Amino acid sequence: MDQLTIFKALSNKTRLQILEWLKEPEKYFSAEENADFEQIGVCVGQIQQKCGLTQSTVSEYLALLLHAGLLESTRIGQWTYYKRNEEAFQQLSDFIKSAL
Amino acid sequence: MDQLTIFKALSNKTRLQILEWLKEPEKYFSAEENADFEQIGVCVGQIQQKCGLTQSTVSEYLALLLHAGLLESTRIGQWTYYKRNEEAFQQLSDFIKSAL
DNA sequence: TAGGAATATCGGGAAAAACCGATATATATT
DNA sequence: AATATATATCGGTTTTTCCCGATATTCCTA
Repeated sequence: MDQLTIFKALSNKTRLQILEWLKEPEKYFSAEENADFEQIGVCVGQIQQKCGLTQSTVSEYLALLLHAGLLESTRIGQWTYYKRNEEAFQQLSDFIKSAL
Repeated sequence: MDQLTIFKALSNKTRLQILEWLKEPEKYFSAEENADFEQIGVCVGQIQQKCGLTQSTVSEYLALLLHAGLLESTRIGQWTYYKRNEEAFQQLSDFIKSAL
């Protein structure tokens, strides 16, 4: 867990927003064919639509959050699904409480 | 508490380092005349020396951490002392655990 | 195997952040 | 008042981040 990488990943309004949406996917995204939000997450296209940014930007943002360890991804067919890595948030919380 | 402001303040190696030092001032700073670390904190000059950056940069960094609510400051004579606002760290930890 | 759909990557222009040196301000001392 | 010390602020250069359009890659289907 690299704190600096994590804090940089969290230093953007859109990326914070994405994390909020992914906390309650069923609330913010419409259920689709394949979409089992709890298990596999939400695909890039659905997230992009809500962001209002271009596909390439959103793809990069998701890769960045993934690299920071805050998200997990699963590729199924031509879709990549992203969901939160709740353990990372727990660890971050604990780190701030005791070590930061 | 503005999360984005806080995360931006934490997105810098030197500023994270300063926060670590201020967690245990007696460990990292030499006691001076006026310095009651627990009560009033550490003055800018002492922090600057450990950073190895210029006075103006360190002063700006401290102002930034102050503005984010992570530090408190006290002016005594010609010195400004900075110390951690532990409540802010607690709140941030709680926020990440439950809301982020 | 050709074409389409979803996502990733690349190159770049604009905006923000990281620093710096110079200078301003505030306080203390003589 | 003049000088010295500690800190804050200002203006500017370099580096990083933001975000885009274009293109590449991967996988699916006809």
